[in-house]
Amino acid sequence: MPYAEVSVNTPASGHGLFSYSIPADLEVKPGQAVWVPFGSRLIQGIVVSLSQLPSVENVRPIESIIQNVPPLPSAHLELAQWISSYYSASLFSAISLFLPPAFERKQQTFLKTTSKILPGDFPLNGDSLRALNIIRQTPNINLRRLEKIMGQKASQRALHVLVEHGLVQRDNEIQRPRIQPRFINCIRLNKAIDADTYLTDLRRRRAYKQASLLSHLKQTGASQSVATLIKTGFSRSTINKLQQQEIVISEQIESKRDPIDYTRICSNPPLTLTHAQRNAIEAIGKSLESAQPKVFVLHGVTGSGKTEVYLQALTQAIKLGKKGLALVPEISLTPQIIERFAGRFPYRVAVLHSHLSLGEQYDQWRSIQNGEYDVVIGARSAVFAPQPQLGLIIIDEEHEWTYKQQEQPPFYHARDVAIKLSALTGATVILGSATPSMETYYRANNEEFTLLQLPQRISSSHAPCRIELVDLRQELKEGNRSIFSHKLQAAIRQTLARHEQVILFLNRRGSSAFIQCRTCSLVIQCRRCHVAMSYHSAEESLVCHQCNFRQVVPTICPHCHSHRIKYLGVGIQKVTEEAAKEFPSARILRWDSDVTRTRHAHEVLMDKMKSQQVDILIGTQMIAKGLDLPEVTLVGVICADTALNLPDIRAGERTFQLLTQVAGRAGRSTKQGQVIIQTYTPDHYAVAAVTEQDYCLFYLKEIDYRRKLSAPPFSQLVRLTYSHVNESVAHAAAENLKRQIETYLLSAGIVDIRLIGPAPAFISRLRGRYRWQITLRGPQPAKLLQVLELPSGWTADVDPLGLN
DNA sequence: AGCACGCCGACT
DNA sequence: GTCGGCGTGCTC
Repeated sequence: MPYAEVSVNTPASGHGLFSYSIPADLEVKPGQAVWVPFGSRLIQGIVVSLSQLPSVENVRPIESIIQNVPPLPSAHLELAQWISSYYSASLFSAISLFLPPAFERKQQTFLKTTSKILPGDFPLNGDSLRALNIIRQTPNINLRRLEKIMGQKASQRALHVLVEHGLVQRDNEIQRPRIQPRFINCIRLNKAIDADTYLTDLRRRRAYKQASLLSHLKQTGASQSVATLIKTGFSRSTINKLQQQEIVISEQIESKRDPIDYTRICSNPPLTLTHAQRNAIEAIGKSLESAQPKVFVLHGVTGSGKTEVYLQALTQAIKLGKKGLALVPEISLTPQIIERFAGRFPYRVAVLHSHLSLGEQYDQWRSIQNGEYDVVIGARSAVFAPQPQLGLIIIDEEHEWTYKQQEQPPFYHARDVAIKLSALTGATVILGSATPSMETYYRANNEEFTLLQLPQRISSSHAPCRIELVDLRQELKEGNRSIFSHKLQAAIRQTLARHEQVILFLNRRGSSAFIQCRTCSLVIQCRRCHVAMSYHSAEESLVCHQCNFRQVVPTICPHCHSHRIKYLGVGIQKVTEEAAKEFPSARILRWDSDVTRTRHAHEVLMDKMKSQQVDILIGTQMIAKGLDLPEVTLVGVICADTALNLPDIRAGERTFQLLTQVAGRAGRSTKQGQVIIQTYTPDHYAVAAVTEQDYCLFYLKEIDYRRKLSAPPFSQLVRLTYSHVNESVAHAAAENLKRQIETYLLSAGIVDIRLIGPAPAFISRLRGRYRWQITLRGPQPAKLLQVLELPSGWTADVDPLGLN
């Protein structure tokens, strides 16, 4: 097979492959990383397949193999192709998810003047002269630097002239690797000599320091780092002397950067299992051994011992000679959870997440690839870890939205990628959650997935948690205009008096502006989309962010004709101020994204809470997750409705998940926990189901609602977004694409795809650009993207989550 | 990301 | 007619 089909690292490559011939002296297989000529430069590519015939007439040869990058396993190559086609992203962007950290390197252009002498009357314009002078002064200047100094356009123009006349020469050089293995300078005994002879010899020469170093090395046997030897008291010159006599030999030994500090980790022996846990592990064990591995949904309330099931399932996989992969939401990837895994499998656990240094990521990646770890634990992107012999994939808190990549294409969902990966590798999957996503539970109900239930909290000493609702409309009627209801105020006072801690929870998008009637609690919704309409203060109007339906703000409630209809929304700032006023002696800590930027903020917060330096913690989503704080006995939810009234089809699901999680924060110890949820809509099923602590009740109502609206999981969504600095250009582009798609649907006779919008995106302006979007809904609207190429500037998000 | 090509307006 | 700016499309 003399030709290779290569996916290349260039934005223009799209889904296409480029054919290259394989030089006789290179051994190239699918998955191999290569340097290939592309236009006037060299770029990186991955060989996807080999062929007898190239797809075009003129092919150029592969330049070289990229050293130290192992070929992609075929399952990963296939998974990348699936991601590219399912999420409608370029093949290389999908492949690069599987490549080692800091893989990407580009060719850079450097400039220097030639020896050619410029005739005195040579016509050069100002820019060219300026560029020439800069290059003369700083030979081998990077093109990027010149562009920064002169501006991109001006320098390009100037360079064109200078190169054409042979005054300036361009040199291309490949960027050196950003990260490399770390080596430590070590010495060891020369095996060719007899140490004892030299020892007596040294002593005879009264070289006692050298003798002592020699005997130290002889005792320890292994290589010793020069740095540690110096720290233990041997001097530089002693080491050098032994080296000169060739009694010891210096060598460079790689030292892997390991993010887990085992000096801090205690062993974590297996716990006794409950009946339900044992059943779960038995079922998982059977799947691990079978040729037809399953996808399990592990549905268990907070504190029901899901993590122990994960750990023992991993133990089983390891016994069978297989390895595991555990994904947890980025926010739960705390030292505590890592310690739990590392304590169970000492020195057999790798960690992968974006907060590690590049060096740590790089070393972990290579060690994983070498098969050195039984378990990889990590955030979303760890699903792409090169873990060999994969037997078990665990997705903890499967419903979490952070598993969906939102920042840049491919907009993949790690859970769905994991399920596809398991189909390709034969690995068993566990999707764990207290509040499974609708998609997942629906598939479990259809017996596509296998449901495992952990219905009870493990420790019976945990007192059951009391969850109460407060109807804010009633409070208003009684004349209480404070953001704290009478009940919540009283409960906070009592808790503070007992020297226990309070968490006040607030939805982050507190500023999400919706209009609500304070008498009958009606929220103005879009007639067509059944999502809350957003209040735009600038134009005093309501806008639907799905279909762009607009209306003026009503002054009278359309349902009960009350005049008390208005904008609602409380920010974390406001709650903090009010709490300080209401409870002046309490020590209050605000916990939002502004405070949490720093690396150890999370640990600092935990310490402050655990050592009781804080009485009231006020925060957003973040405090809902994974905090195990025994002294917190009261959780107050300021307003449950903010999440409920986001203009999103999943607002109800999101509210239920959030409130359930928040409620789980109270009563983590033997003390009685109390949760007070303030709401204007106590009758909404999502809120009511939380007080009943009944997932199934919620699921049945919600799935019914989804079915009625033909929303996921009964259909698929694709969100197309366009952004432009000029608002009317963005709007026009959206209208244009809408017409284009409608025409296509009509001509192709497709009737099962609905086009919704165009409408301004929920975040209608981002980084100075106006954003418009179109939503497609149907059984498989993503298929449309395979035949209909999107105009440039558009991005497609398949299975979008939330608002953006 | 870079380079060629071709269109169009400003000038000889 | 000619030069050069700028948008567009291609690179195996």
